[in-house]
Amino acid sequence: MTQPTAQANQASQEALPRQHRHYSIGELARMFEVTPRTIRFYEQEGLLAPRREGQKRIYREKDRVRLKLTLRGKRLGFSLAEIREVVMMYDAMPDGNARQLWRLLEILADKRANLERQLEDIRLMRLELDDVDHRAREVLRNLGHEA
Amino acid sequence: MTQPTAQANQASQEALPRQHRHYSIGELARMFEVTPRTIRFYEQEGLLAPRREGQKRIYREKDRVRLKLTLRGKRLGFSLAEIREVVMMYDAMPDGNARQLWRLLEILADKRANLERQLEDIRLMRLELDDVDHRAREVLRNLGHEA
DNA sequence: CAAGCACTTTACGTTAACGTAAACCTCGTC
DNA sequence: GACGAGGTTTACGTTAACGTAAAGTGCTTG
Repeated sequence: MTQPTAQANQASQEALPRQHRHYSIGELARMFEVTPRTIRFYEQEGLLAPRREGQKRIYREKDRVRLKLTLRGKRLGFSLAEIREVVMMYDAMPDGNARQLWRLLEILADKRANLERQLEDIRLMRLELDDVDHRAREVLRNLGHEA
Repeated sequence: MTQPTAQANQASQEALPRQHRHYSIGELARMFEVTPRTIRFYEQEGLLAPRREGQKRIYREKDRVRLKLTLRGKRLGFSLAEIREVVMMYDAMPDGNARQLWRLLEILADKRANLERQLEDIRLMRLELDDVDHRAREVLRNLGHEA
């Protein structure tokens, strides 16, 4: 009764252009292979801020993108606090004062430096893996000849 | 008295070829900017196994390399358990049976896949950072013109 | 209307990776 | 012989990032 918006759009989700779609927490969870708990946790940590329709959380396209970015950050080893730092400042940008913006640039440079080091680490790690791989195959070959 | 090896090499550390040097826990800690506690913890987790000279831990070149690899793995977001998995199998390689070796190859492929995904993640993350950076500078420029 | 989903809140539990503190040895040196 | 710098063990504390369980709400479907 108090939510007149809930009556019009029922099963028409598929037809809507992606920009205007919205998602339930379960949908998002399945999309990204995380649990609803995780998504709620990210909200609690200030990384997401979905609308409500009554009790239920309604996620819009923007929220989906944020979640995607968050998970990508996680895969790269960033903490939720670090991710939030960037994400929130990004949102505060339009009306941000100069100090905040400079601070943001600082943080960005920092993250970038981090990424560059990771690239180097990956390069080196690859070499190590190749090496171990070669040795292992070698040993396997010899085992074959002995038997 | 019980350690006759301790008498010969006192201050001659610098002159020794790197292969034969050995390190105290404090030295290693400073080299890699971690605490001794961290190094002891890694030992306890089976990632390091230094010699003892009486009570004290003596780290050889091999240990130093292991620590380096461990920390690199950590920077890439691997857990100590994952790192141990590779490191220990690497050591067990020479006399490893075929099953173990195949398992090792499996793990290596897994890690490599992980690295490849990280590369893609880094590429995307860089683009995002560039974007935010550009916007921030834009806003700053406009602030300058207003004031 | 009972049953079954999908969602909600609240709250306590868990794991990894160390930090921190206390209490002790052991050496070179002042 | 006191002492400071480094090392040792033991053990409890902490933080991040969720997991898990309990109990309730709201819809729709047989």
